Amino acid sequence: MGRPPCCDKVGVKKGPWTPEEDLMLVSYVQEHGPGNWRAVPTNTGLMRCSKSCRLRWTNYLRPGIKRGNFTDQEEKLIVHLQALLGNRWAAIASYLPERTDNDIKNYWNTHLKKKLKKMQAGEGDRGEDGGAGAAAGGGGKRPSVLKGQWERRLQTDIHTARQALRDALSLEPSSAPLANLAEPQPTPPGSTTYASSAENIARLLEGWLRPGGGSGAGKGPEASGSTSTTATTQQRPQCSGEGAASASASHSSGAAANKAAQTPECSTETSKMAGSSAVAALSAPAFSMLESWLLDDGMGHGEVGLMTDVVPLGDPSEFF
DNA sequence: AACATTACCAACCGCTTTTTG
DNA sequence: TCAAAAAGCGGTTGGTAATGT
Repeated sequence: MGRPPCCDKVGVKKGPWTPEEDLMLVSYVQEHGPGNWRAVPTNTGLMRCSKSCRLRWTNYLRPGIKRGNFTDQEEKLIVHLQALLGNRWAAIASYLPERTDNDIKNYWNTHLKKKLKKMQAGEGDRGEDGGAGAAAGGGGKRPSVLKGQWERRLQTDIHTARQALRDALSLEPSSAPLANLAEPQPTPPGSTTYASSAENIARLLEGWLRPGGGSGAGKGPEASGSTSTTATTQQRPQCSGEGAASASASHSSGAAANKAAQTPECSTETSKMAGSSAVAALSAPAFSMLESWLLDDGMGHGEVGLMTDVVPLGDPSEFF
């Protein structure tokens, strides 16, 4: 029964990827497209687990990935989304198409968490862990008992959540990377061009080949500058309503978050995600200082609204 | 210059959800 | 319908570069 096993655990290589491995993976994906990862190790000869291949592709080799410093804009957006969605990095990443969930997660853990903590410390000892606290509440594992309750409740509240998110995301309509955030553009499978992945790998190799370019994949050469391949070949599956995105076979949280922000008809996952958003927002930290930071620099209208609008979604007690 | 500490990030691990035979 | 495996996600770890002593 079931499927055949994906790959042998024996003889599977671990650790940093070499340029050669990257090349093999990239050329394979260029030819066949992403997906069907279990076939990748066998077809390419890579001594890697399919899971590892997928991760390498999505986190590093995928075209359109921007590396390097996060802009203030991105930073603020992440803070907002984290407050709204909790630690659903894939969901958050779907609104920052050029960033990977891993990247965002790392950035949150290494930079933003501290930054927020500092800010909250600056305004007194209210609140615990700030966004992280919200994360623990909203992003953590929730009792499955709550699921049905969320669904029912959030089917009705979803519109409010969407509106709040839209408000937050439409603040910088002129900003190119953010411009399509409110309505994440679906990338129909097949229309995706993988040409830019060659650029990626070329850059990669260029860096490696350069003296002092570092060893292995540890510190990618791209880290120094943003590899702004404008090909927004966002591989993340999205609920576009056009049905095409289903090809990548993901109905999990990342896509679900998009659904939440876009189409209420995108099934119950939508509600779950937005539900957790509400829950996360409920445990949001004291925001006054955060607000001023977020409001600063043209994040302007609607930001506080985002925070406050979401809170009324539900009384925490109603979830328990 | 040598060592210790801190910061960062790629990759792995383990779990949950979804898909498939 | 069910079990097994794939796919996906979030948390954590390990290696390395940067910084401090």
